[in-house]
Amino acid sequence: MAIYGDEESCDMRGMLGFLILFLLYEKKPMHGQEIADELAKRRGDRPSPGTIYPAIKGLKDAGYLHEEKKIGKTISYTLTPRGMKAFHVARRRFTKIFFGVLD
Amino acid sequence: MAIYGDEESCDMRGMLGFLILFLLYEKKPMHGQEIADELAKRRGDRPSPGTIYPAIKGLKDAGYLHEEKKIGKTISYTLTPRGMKAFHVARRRFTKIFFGVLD
DNA sequence: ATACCTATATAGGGTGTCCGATATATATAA
DNA sequence: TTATATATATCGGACACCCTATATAGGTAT
Repeated sequence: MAIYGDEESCDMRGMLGFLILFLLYEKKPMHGQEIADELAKRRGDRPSPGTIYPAIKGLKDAGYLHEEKKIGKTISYTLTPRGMKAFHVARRRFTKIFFGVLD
Repeated sequence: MAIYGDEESCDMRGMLGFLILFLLYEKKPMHGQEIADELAKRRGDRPSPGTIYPAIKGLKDAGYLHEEKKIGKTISYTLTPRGMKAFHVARRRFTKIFFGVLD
């Protein structure tokens, strides 16, 4: 059971999309690699392209992300109003569940 | 993609064991149904027996839980020193990842 | 033009969490 | 005893997140 190893007690699966919404909520325009950078700082390990881009695509297909501008192959994303609302709902739920957990 | 439905933006899968550690860290002796009660209050829906008991067993097998006392079929659990340490490690990681997310 | 680096993209599948269904056991009540 | 309610337990599998490997394309330099 990987979750209960010596190093980690939870794998936090299912939080990637939520984290991306949060990052875009905080720092408006970000592209894929910037998101990966920020996740690397927070999680300790950097998500691979095969992790980050499908996650972005999922959020985009849900109508939560707007492609802002393209410079070369770089694509910047911002939250749509729908994405903003989805994040607020998710954050309220997250806060209720994990109230009191943080140091 | 179930995660990005209208109601929820993340399923928070992979957090159940971590939450149980947290609940036992806060309120020392709890048995299965008390844990289910508390999770019901936080998550909104009550975990079924098929969810909660395998999760407890996983933590028990990892050496994180100590069976305190049995009254009838009721079993109360507390964190072992090892479980305490595992929770501290997990909470530090959790806090780093989700810093700034809560309302 | 060629080489190289970076950013984006998809497929395919491993992996493990979580849940429904089901079973067992204890305590209490009628 | 019989019935009922509660607590614990296991199994079997659906589900889908995430990763490895691979591919494509734009920018830049030589």
